[in-house]
Amino acid sequence: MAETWHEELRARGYRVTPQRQLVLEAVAELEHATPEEICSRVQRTARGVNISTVYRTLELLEELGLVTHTHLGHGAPTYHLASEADHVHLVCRDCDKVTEVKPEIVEGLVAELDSRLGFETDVHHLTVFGRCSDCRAGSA
Amino acid sequence: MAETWHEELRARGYRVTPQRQLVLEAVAELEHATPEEICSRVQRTARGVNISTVYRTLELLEELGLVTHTHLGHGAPTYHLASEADHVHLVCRDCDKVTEVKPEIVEGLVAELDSRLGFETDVHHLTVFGRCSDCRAGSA
DNA sequence: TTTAGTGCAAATTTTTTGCAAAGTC
DNA sequence: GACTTTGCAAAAAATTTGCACTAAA
Repeated sequence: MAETWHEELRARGYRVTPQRQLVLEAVAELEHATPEEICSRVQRTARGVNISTVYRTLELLEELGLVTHTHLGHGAPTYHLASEADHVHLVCRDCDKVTEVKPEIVEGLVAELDSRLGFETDVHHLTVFGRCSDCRAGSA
Repeated sequence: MAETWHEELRARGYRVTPQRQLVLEAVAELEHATPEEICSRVQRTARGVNISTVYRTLELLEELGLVTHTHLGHGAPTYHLASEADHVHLVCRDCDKVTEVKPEIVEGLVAELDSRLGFETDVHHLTVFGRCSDCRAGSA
């Protein structure tokens, strides 16, 4: 997992900057973080990094395919590494708990969408809303 | 499709107002509309309905289980009737096209999430991101 | 040096809130 | 009449943009 993306950046005429490295690191560490959270994390290392830089960087990293984002709830989107994102999110609409499950569970669906509709599923973005077992047990 | 929800509202101590009816109708007609779009639609009938009322009403209708929302892209969420929402959204990340598919295609997944994890899937909220057949054919 | 990236502050956009007036029950 | 809901305006979030300055190549 060397800095192959540095080449990728340069090849496209972009530049490698400390801010971009820090944002990518923060995304990797935090796993499901909003732009705001990423910004705070980055600022623990480099005080002067601006929120607008975080937004611009996330957009760039997403365009490069290094990170992806998901909407886990009402609020701000959350970002994570594309390469590490091999899991599906289950979001409980009652307690807001987020559970990660292995992508195997959607293999069948992915295969069907491909064969029946020619749709190539991006598992990194897959979020399933519903109610978790705890909340089902708790209420009606 | 009578006004059974009127009873529901009153039973919970809420009131039936023209605004609430209009918002619910707009959600039903527009199918995948943002709060802003719903507001515009409602204002074609009643000029004075405020955007903040739309937000408050959507929140209420969602709490009652009459409508649900999904994030189909980066921007604002889109709302639709819970009862009519029996379909899964496929969103192409290249051309942003949204395709609706029958919920049968996720039956297997739903069953597995239930039996293996006790998770009750809300199919109304299910959105799958990826690339549509057109875009796959078009590029690499 | 040349061109891209950053910080900053201000502008947008999206959503929420306080409160007096109006409406429902 | 009692209590909820609305409209309006202002506040709070969330995101984007313009621009002079800094930094990567």
